[in-house]
Amino acid sequence: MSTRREDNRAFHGGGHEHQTCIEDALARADDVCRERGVRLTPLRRRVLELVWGSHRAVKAYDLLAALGDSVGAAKPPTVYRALEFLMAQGLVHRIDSLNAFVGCPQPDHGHSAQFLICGDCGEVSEMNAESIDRAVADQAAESGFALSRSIIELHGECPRCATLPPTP
Amino acid sequence: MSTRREDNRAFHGGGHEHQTCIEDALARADDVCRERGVRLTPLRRRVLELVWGSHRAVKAYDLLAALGDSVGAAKPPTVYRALEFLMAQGLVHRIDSLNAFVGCPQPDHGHSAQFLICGDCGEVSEMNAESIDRAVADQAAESGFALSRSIIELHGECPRCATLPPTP
DNA sequence: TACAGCTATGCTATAGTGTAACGTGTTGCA
DNA sequence: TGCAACACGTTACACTATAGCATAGCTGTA
Repeated sequence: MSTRREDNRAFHGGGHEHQTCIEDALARADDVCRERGVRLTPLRRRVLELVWGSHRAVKAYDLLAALGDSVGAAKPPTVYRALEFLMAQGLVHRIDSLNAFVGCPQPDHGHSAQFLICGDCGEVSEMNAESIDRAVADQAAESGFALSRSIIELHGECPRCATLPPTP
Repeated sequence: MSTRREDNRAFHGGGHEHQTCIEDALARADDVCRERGVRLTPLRRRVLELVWGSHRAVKAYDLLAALGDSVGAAKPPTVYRALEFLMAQGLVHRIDSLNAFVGCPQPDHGHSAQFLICGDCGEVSEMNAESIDRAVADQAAESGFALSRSIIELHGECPRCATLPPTP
């Protein structure tokens, strides 16, 4: 197993394009929540911004630390409650195999997703592959199992890391 | 969500048939380890027996408590090391979405498995569906992603629980 | 405005999960 | 026997998550 290419800073910006992309996504999140009659409060919005600000999965206690910097020392229940809300709205997903959270690009898509997790750079990308969904649904049905939630987390190496020379 | 049908005892025997079934499986585990030149020590064997003794996923600290009863107070590293060994040999799997462990019926099968997890009775059953493997491999390849480990955990209701009347 | 009901957040404490680091015994083998 | 590797014991601690109760703020109604 190669060593991780990036440092441990979960919140590394990502440049100007990424910033405006986040702004847009946050604006869409505002809309979605307004339509649903739920409140994307400043705290929740800030947590969402932090999660979306990283292409890596973000740990709850890293969020906690990041919030502490800006708002005063936040406590664990604060961030877990915000995450719970955001997950209920489909704005973030939990990655069970990492005990961490990633933003969801399509909050309004009532989907079951699959995640590609690079063990090298840590980037997590979401797929919505119908073929996987179908295979899973078929197999569950064949076992007489009433499926309610699929957790599909695929670990490996992303294309970018694969083309880079191995770390020494 | 309905309430759990079973109590919290992870180790509920399972009757005579199940016992002899476990004996056989342990004997096979002995063989597998001997062939591989690794040692299924009494401690590891005991942990394996406890994991296999339940159709539910078993928590590390429940194993710890169960060991404590019989061998003297075991400490967390003890059980985690045993589980690490057993996982390396493919004798148990970790269920990330439960922070728990299940026995693997086919230790010699170098497989990637899928798990059906009943949210009602807690039973976990393992599938080895080639169709799911293929769909996952295809999609990963299409993304240029080099797959190394697939985590597929399917939550829902097992056939037995579905046919029982709903708990009041 | 005053009030009631609800939601969101603050806060303390604690439960639950997992590992680092080091020491000791055990096993297998030259 | 002595060595090297492995297994296990032990302490301490880091990380992850939630229960339970208090406080603040919003929302609708009379």
